[in-house]
Amino acid sequence: MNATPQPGDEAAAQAANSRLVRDFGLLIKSATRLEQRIDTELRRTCGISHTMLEVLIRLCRRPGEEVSQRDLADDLTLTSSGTTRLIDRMEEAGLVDRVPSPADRRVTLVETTSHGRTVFLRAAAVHAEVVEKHFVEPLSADDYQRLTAALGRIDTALRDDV
Amino acid sequence: MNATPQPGDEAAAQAANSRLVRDFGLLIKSATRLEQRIDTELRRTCGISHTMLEVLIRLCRRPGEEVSQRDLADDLTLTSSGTTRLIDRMEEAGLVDRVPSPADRRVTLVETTSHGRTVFLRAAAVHAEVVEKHFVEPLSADDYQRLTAALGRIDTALRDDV
DNA sequence: TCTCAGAGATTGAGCGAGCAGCAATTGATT
DNA sequence: AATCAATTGCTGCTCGCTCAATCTCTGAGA
Repeated sequence: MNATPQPGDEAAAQAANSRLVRDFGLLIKSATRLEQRIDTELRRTCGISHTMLEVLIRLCRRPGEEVSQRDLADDLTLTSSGTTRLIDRMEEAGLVDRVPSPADRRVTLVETTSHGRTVFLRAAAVHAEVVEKHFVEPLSADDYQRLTAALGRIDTALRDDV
Repeated sequence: MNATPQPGDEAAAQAANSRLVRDFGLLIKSATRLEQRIDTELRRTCGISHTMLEVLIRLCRRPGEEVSQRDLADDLTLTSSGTTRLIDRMEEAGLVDRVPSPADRRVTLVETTSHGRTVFLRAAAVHAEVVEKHFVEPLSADDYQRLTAALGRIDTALRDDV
């Protein structure tokens, strides 16, 4: 608190300290920290990234369902090129296989390998442990329920708007 | 729903459909989408990234306060090297200045330029607009209040744990 | 006073994602 | 049957961040 005051300081300080700015910063920071925590834990214990786990979750959700790279890109909020290279790495690691779609020769379907499912089960346990500890535990059951409901509304609003 | 069933499918499906996994996925997805939305809007209208805005927010919060790169790194959840290059770009863009600390010759203090404060005020308005629309509006006042309180608890829990 | 572990900032190498542009494929229109 | 816009996945390029190594500087203990 010793520098010489600059013109515009007060207005800037007011904007920087607004309620909205602080609250939103909190959301981003919490989510970032949580994701980083999970990512490093997954890399350490299972050798996969958080993004890869998200892919495995999507692929295992409905066994037998055909999932294309486009589906994955949409669900993970990635571009098609990002998805291409992500699946490249996962195929390289033996977690998934690429299978040409019988119905449409433009699309490639992605399937888990048995090794991918093994890794997934282990990773899901680690994931659950971290989430339980840092996401569920700090909240009361009621707060947790309300929080997830609120997030759901935000997400659908974002999706609808485009 | 036509592929041949694989061993381990049921266990994997159960893990992939667990309550915890879905809820946490929602948190990450909402935060990611929201941040992307703000980032592209800021780039379009003000020519800065969301991360740069976070820096400006931090620098303007308490006028006259000395803020080092290390402080910024901690507050933004970045590494020191990431911060170095971020400040490089912001200095290049004329948004901030680097000033050696008089008290400790290892540390570099970061200060906003008057141009930086001008851009900040404009960016803060854009920021507020997007946040208002996609974060505050979908929620009732009560839900919003509870949501931010819950995020605060999660954040402090994450910070304390290390 | 000297030493030395540790902190802050920087640099080089590498990774993961986006953007723009491409070829192959599809489905609808004429 | 021929054409053409739209879709899917892939590739070259760039950006922003991390990790590891390095340098300078600080502060505490022998």
